[in-house]
Amino acid sequence: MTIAPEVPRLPFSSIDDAIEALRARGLRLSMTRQLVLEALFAAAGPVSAEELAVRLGLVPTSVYRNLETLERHGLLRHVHLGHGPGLYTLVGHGEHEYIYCPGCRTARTVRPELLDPVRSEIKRRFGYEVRFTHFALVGQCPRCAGDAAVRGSS
Amino acid sequence: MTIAPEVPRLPFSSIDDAIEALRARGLRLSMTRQLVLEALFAAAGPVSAEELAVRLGLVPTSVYRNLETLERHGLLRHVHLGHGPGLYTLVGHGEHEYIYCPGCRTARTVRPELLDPVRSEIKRRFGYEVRFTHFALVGQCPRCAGDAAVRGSS
DNA sequence: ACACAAGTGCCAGTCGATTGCAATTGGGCT
DNA sequence: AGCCCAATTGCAATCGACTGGCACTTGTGT
Repeated sequence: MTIAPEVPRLPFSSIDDAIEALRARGLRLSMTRQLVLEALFAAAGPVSAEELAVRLGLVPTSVYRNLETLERHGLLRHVHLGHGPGLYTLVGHGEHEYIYCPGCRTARTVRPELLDPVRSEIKRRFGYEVRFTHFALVGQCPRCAGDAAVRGSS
Repeated sequence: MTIAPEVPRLPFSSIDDAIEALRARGLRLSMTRQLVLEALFAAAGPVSAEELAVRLGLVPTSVYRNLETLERHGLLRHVHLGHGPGLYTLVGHGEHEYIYCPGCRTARTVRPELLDPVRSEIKRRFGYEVRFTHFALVGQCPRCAGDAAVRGSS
């Protein structure tokens, strides 16, 4: 899954913040756990469990379990761009929402505050407090719209 | 997956429209295909492939293949509310977009035109032509927000 | 009513994720 | 420093949602 990073990270001071949060929830810092956190901290974009397992030389099971635990405790989040595996990011570490174009199967990141007007519009009309952190926004990007127009008129 | 239908269907004149469209694309009307179309036409909300297979006494493979074909030819569409299988609907037959609350794991339907302002806001800001027909909007519903507030303050 | 591509059933395989269980280990407590 | 024991791990099996191969059947234009 290609992610076009669009804004600079808003980095956390360090991974120690995550570890502290983890301790605060009574979780242990196992070797695997530490590796997963470090990898997520270092990653340029959201990462799948399989990818982490391969990169870190761990069994997928353990990675899945760690991701699930850490997500349950609010340290992580996962997003689905098109079909395909969940992609994980540390909460509070360069967070984005995503717009995904099925045409070119590429996502672009959006700073959450840029979607606030959209959010409040939806809140006002429907009462729901939506986020695009679990499912990306899905729509044709300008470029693919252009291509379609060209193809259509030829 | 529970769907709370909120607006009356805007029915197609009949299933014959779908069959006509199918013919127009050079597709055959096999027994299986007809059953699938009828089931979708009669369904109160979007339906999974497995559900269709069971209800119609067909092998899943064939249902999946039909759904894929019909979707590729633009007669159907599938949506993902939370995690879980794709849920299919006939295009043009009581179409909705969806808002899904992960708290109560329930989706409500929204008439597409009600989301047009949201769409144009996103179009204006990001250039993307988004739809919530593939991924539902995800957010806490007012009711769950209320419950959370109650729990939080107790 | 025939020919033949489109469609079907069956079965095996894939992909992403989960579960049971015995073995290991982090980390609090002496 | 050593002990204890629940938390965590590895491995293998399993799951749900599909997908693909292949021989058989069926819809349809002629």
